[in-house]
Amino acid sequence: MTRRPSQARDRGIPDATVARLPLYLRALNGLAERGISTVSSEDLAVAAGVNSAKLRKDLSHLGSYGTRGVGYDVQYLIYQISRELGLTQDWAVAIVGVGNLGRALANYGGFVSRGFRVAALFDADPAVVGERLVGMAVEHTDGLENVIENRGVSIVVIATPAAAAQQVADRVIAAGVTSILNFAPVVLNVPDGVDVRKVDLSTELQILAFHEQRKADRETGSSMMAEAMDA
Amino acid sequence: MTRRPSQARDRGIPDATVARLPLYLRALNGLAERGISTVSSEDLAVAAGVNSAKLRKDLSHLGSYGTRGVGYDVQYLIYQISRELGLTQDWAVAIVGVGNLGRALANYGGFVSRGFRVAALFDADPAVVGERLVGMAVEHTDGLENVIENRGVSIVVIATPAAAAQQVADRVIAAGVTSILNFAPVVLNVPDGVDVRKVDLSTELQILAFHEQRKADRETGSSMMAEAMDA
DNA sequence: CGTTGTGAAAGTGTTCACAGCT
DNA sequence: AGCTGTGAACACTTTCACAACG
Repeated sequence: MTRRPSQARDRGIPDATVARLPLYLRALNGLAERGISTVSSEDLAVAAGVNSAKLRKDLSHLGSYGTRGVGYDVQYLIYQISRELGLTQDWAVAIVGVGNLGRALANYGGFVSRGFRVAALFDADPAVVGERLVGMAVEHTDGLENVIENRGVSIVVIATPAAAAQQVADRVIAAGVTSILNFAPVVLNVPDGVDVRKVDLSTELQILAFHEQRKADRETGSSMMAEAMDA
Repeated sequence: MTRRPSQARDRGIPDATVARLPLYLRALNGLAERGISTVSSEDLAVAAGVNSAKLRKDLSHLGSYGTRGVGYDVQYLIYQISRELGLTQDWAVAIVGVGNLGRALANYGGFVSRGFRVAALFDADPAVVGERLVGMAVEHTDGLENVIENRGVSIVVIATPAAAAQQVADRVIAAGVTSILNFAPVVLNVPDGVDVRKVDLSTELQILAFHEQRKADRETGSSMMAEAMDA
């Protein structure tokens, strides 16, 4: 099995680009709602909060979908990006852990725009099992493997306490899941071929604190420091 | 004013490194709890899920805190990283928007380990205002500016619906806030000097869907596609 | 004309591999 | 003897600037 680091030439869209496609898609949907049918890279870039050269290079990885001198057709670009992201099919998502966060996720905007469907909710707590949420009964984690296979769940969201997350991951991976979105503050150990994305509130706050501290330092006694550093 | 692109020599820690420090800190806290007092870059790297060369280079930006032939002192490194991240002081955080997500955030682990304190909760809905949550009454967003200034809030978490997010951002920035953690699915427009970090469920799911689709393509009819592509 | 698509340059991040220290 | 700290090589990403084209 040829295993180049990643990317390869075979239609490889850079990771940095993939991470921005959802952003463009949202900006395009906003334009479409306002009845705009054509957009230049400059205008779309502003709407998405990036610079226009980057946007053009990103889109060029998908193909040549623009018209020189004119711009991009909004609807057509929405379709192409959706297609590339795999949103033209519906993905069955299971949420494991129905605490505050799990509830928030389940309720979040009809789950999310298009492309995803909450197919199951799980919790280990018998007091929560049976509760109805977004038209769906919470099931006990005992049934995890069966339900995942029967309902074709391909993406699992882990919103359990940290202590339970690795065990949940092991079980859903054993059941065939290869995409996990992890909200628990632990590093999941997974085999090759399984994608994990992590969302971590405390990490984000700590990064903000770092920059905030920098800004504070710069205001008090900064010239002193600068001189000492220059020497 | 000399303005090298960014970084410069003046103590500039690369962004990529800053983003990993919280990870190392968590891994170190785990080791400390298990009574481990010294750790090698290799072991710490495994615990944090990165490779050891990267870990060593990251730590080298903070200073020379290891001992050759031995490793790093766990407590000392915890202190140095905490210091660098600005966690040796307490940051007052305000959460705006007390829906499902806001509640989840407010309840999340006593907010988060150390360094942060929920100083205010705001909502625009009179039905929610007055409700008590983590020992704190939800206040009306009318008082945003006053409360931020009086309680020294320096980080604001926006957990409102998309439509309200920009307006909230404008107001808290006018009140002096320069660090925002945004959970609303919009690109916030902010002036220079204000840091925004964005957490976005639907973006994360879309990125997973992209990779999931790739994996699926590779299993079915991949050779056919590859040939068509090569031509 | 105006705007895309893209080579080339610049900048940033990661990994290798080993000298240097304990 | 073992492990850190780091130059040098490599890989990836962003930005520039302009030729190509509708």
